[in-house]
Amino acid sequence: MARSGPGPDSGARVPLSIWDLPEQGGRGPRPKHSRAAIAAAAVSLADAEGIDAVTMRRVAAALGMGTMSLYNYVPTKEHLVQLMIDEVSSEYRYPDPAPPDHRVALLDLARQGWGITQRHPWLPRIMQRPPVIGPSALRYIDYFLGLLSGSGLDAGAKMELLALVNGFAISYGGVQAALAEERARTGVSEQEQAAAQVAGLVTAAVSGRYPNLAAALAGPPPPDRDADEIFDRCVLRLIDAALSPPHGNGGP
Amino acid sequence: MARSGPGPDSGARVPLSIWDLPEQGGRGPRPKHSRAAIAAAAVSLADAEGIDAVTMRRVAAALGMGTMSLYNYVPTKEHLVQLMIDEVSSEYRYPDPAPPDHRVALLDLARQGWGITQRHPWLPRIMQRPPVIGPSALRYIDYFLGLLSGSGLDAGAKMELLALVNGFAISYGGVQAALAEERARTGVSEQEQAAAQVAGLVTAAVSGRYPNLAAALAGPPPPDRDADEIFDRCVLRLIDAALSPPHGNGGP
DNA sequence: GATTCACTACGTACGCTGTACGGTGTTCTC
DNA sequence: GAGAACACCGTACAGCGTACGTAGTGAATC
Repeated sequence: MARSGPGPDSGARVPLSIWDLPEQGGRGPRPKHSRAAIAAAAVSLADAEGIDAVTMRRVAAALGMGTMSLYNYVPTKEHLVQLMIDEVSSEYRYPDPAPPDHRVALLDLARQGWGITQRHPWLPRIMQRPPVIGPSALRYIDYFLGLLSGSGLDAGAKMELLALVNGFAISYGGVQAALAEERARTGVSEQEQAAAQVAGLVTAAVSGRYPNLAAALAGPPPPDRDADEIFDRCVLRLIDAALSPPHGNGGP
Repeated sequence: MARSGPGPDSGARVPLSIWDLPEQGGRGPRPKHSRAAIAAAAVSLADAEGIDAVTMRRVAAALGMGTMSLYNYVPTKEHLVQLMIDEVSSEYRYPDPAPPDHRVALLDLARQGWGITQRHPWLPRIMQRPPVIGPSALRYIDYFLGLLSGSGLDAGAKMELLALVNGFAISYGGVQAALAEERARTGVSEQEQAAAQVAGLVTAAVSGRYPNLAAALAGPPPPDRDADEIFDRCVLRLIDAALSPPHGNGGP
């Protein structure tokens, strides 16, 4: 039997992307809320109490609506997550005109990405799913491609670099976020945490089963580097590697 | 009041890492199962039915035990996940002696990592959490460091390269896995999926709001590349960038 | 050998989740 | 005005992680 109720699925296919769904149809009462408002509410809830606090009930309550009313705006929670990702993606700022130096401009973009993951530590955890590209992500892609317009790279190579830089920023941000979360939960300081990590490696090394690890720990301690330094250096390496011709020929 | 029951937490702190917990204490009946068996059961369940099928109830049932008995082996589900990660990490093979060429050896390792994410597509989703290093991960780190022993890099730089290569392999594998999952769910072919992605970009491009995207799509189509090719090239770039001296000096 | 008690095993129950369903009231198009 | 489309939402359900309590087992201690 055909249904007509408000349920999310109604027997019909629910589109993969939230942006394949019109924000409002013509008929019926005007919705009281906008997608933007819903996304903002979910994001600030995640910022304040962590991603696990983002439940349909809590988001609906934050917006002053009943739980099931949220399903009028979003067919499943997955689509709400898409809105959240695009919401924080809108935080990128695109200087116009762009800095003349490719490397500087790209590094700035990567740093912004890392900044976003620091403001929204739950983001990396959320990003590991089918990539649905929203308007803000498109804006980002467009700007990124623009920065590389004079580089001589073909479109595929540009997209590769984008994936490379983003993949690194996400994964780097994810580790940092996880460490910060652990710090917040357990109350240990950053130094104590680092010491504990090293101590763990050391106990492993003294077992004798990991000779190379032991050798690395026995060698001269590398100069102190902070997270920003490491981040910048890695990203610049990625950029330089993409912009310069390959070294030798490929693998075997 | 002090408890003595079997509950997971007993009011006492539960250690962050499962390997900080002895596998079995001296007293009482011998446990019927091993951590390895539990990890294997959870992994094959995830392989067969996806990560969402890995619930305490299902894993316990697969092992022929009551749900709560699982908590004798693992204080929380989080610790079960740690076991799963280390279980699949044990799939790495470390040729002895290692190939003489750094680049080849490192590329092989990265390819193995990607292979693992293809056999266990749920892995990338799981990895985004506080990094808890198990014995198999230690083995991997040790081997990786060994490959770089003659490189002249200091310990910190070696770890950076490890993070860079792993971060890329995970993030690349994650995207591929998500796409494959979507394919399995919706039944579309790989070509259709790619076409749909491009079509989405094209509709965005014709809106006029994304000029650089339009330009990239209008340009000559890049030569077809398959996923392996892209993967190898990206990883080699990472390796070469790390092994060669930096290009210019850093950012601003 | 008897006692102790750490340990495994597990049934029951609680609070929470995402969301299916059906009903009611509002506002649009005809 | 009629009827359809839509917003709103209370109730309900299956499934989740896991707290708690109890029963039984067997190595360590006496």
